Amino acid sequence: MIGGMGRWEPNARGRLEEAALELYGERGYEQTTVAEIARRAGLTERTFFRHFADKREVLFGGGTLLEERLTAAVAAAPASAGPLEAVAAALDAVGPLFQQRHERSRRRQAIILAHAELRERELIKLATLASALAGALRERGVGEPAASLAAEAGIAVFKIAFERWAGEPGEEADLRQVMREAFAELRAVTAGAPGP
Amino acid sequence: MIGGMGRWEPNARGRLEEAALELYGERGYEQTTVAEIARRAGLTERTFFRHFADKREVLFGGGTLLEERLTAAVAAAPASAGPLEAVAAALDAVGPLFQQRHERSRRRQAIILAHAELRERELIKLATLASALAGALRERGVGEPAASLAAEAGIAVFKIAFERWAGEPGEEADLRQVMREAFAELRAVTAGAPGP
DNA sequence: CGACTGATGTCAGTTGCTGTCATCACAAGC
DNA sequence: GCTTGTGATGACAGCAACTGACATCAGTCG
Repeated sequence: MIGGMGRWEPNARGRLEEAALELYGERGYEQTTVAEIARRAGLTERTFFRHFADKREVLFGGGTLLEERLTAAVAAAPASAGPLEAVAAALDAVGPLFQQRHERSRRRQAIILAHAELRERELIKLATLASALAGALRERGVGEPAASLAAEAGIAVFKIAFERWAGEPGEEADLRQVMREAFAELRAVTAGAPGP
Repeated sequence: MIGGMGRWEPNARGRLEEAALELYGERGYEQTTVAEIARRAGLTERTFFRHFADKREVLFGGGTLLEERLTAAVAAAPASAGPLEAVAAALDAVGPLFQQRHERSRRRQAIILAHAELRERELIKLATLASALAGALRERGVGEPAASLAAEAGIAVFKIAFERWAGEPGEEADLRQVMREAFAELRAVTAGAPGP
């Protein structure tokens, strides 16, 4: 239709993602209809739902790649590393994934923060990552509930660090550096006088 | 007042909550329609949406009470307590809220865990609690990102401890005790050195 | 060339959710 | 006792998200 080659332009999924990001940014998430996204991508509403389970999922496509890299990094951490150290190493390994696309990450994060529905989806994605991290830790011999706690704490660090990083303008901020500082802060906070 | 059989039976909201909990348990969340919930409660679909923003919210009514008690407990913690200690005291203070209704908590949690849509709502409620906790900590003079980290870590402890507690049969398990153990585990995990 | 496969289009239908107006019990004032 | 609110509810129309079923067409393989 548009180009002139085959019946189907390539990369339908990518076009849908791009169209959605644009429209969500221009008119807002709720004011954008799935039919409009599909139309801008040169497709139909039905096809949108063949590529994405629902209207939100179009913003959360790269989840599996992230999960794979995180768990792989946990598995690759030195045997001497403790649970939280392994998680920190995993987050460190994944930092460049976002650093490369700082601007797109910012656009996406701004849209997500503006709508409760999208924040819900973001949170369940993070919870899924935490669950995967906990599984990877258990593979290393970490018991429960230590594995889940280390994973959840690590994801909390990531969440807070990412929000700070994505909120900063410019390209200078280093996500990995922000995450390292957050980890240090977490250790300081939890080091308080416990005393059972 | 109550005796006077008027046009409207009292406690419409409560009847809707009860009907929803029953139907979600009997036929599953997705297989239950809002019209059915309303019909069992002796009301109409339109009235359901006057009491609850959406189909999920009917399971998450008591959120404000929980938030109030948590923030109040943080504010009431002794000045000598560190951030995480204040959060731990707050969770300790709300333990009885669930302990009293162990059976209902179990039913509810089983339904929520079975459906991704409901877990999403659960997670955003927890995130809201974390945000409120962080605010209460800032009121105590805790800076950022320490306040957010302590709050998120505390909520992670609550989440994991609650899952364990709600998964246990019988009435014997003590939620507060489970939470205290989880806090101890968190401190051990974040202490840095790999355990024995 | 012809069958097969996979991505897309078309259409109808269900359901969550909202706006709008009518209805009815109850209470307050005349 | 009658009138006049007031607030909760019912009745109805409508939009948009999502799904199932079937048709269509490009490229591939025999």
